[in-house]
Amino acid sequence: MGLRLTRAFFRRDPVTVARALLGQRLVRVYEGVRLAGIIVETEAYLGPADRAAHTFSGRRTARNASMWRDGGHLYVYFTYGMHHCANVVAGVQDQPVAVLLRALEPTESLDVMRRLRRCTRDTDLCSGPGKLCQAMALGRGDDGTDLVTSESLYIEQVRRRAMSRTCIACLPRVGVAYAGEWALKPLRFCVRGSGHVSAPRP
DNA sequence: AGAGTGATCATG
DNA sequence: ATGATCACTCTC
Repeated sequence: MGLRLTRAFFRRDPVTVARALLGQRLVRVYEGVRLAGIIVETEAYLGPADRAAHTFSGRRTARNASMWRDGGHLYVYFTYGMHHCANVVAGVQDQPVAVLLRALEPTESLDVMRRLRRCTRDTDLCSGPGKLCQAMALGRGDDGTDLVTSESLYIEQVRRRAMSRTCIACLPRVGVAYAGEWALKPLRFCVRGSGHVSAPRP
């Protein structure tokens, strides 16, 4: 068991949070079992100015309501008729910025994760935002969870400082080609050398 | 490279 | 009401 990330950690700009989340441990208590993995890939979504963000131009809808909450909440949405994606809200209340959790290196209860997904290789268990949610049993019901206070969903501090810049690959975000110039900005962050990041690999 | 799948959202 | 879209994944 480790120290949990505090409110102050999340109340920062999304790029800083996206980088600082790398190497930390996402924990989910599912049916009394601890599922966990080290975060190895994130993407930052910058809010109203960011054409790729759900809150582009200040959009505020039933779906993205959680993105407007205080830093440290979870924003989970459903897409493509079958997948969920989980985001950590950054910034402060009414600053609709977030960090998409794209990949984990699974570390605890891999047997349960294999059951929740298919019987796949360990490197396929959490190597994508939809896969990660499936393996960690995250769904719309987890939307709005406060990671700072929840007993069943939180992030444990593994490292006190962000990983060194040389350990982090910065790439364009995945699946946002429609966003024009915003599609090209290097807002995707991967742990260099990790075999657990999603495709396209760095 | 294409299919699958249905909630979500902007239109009207 | 309705139709287009989609921060994806799997299989070919």
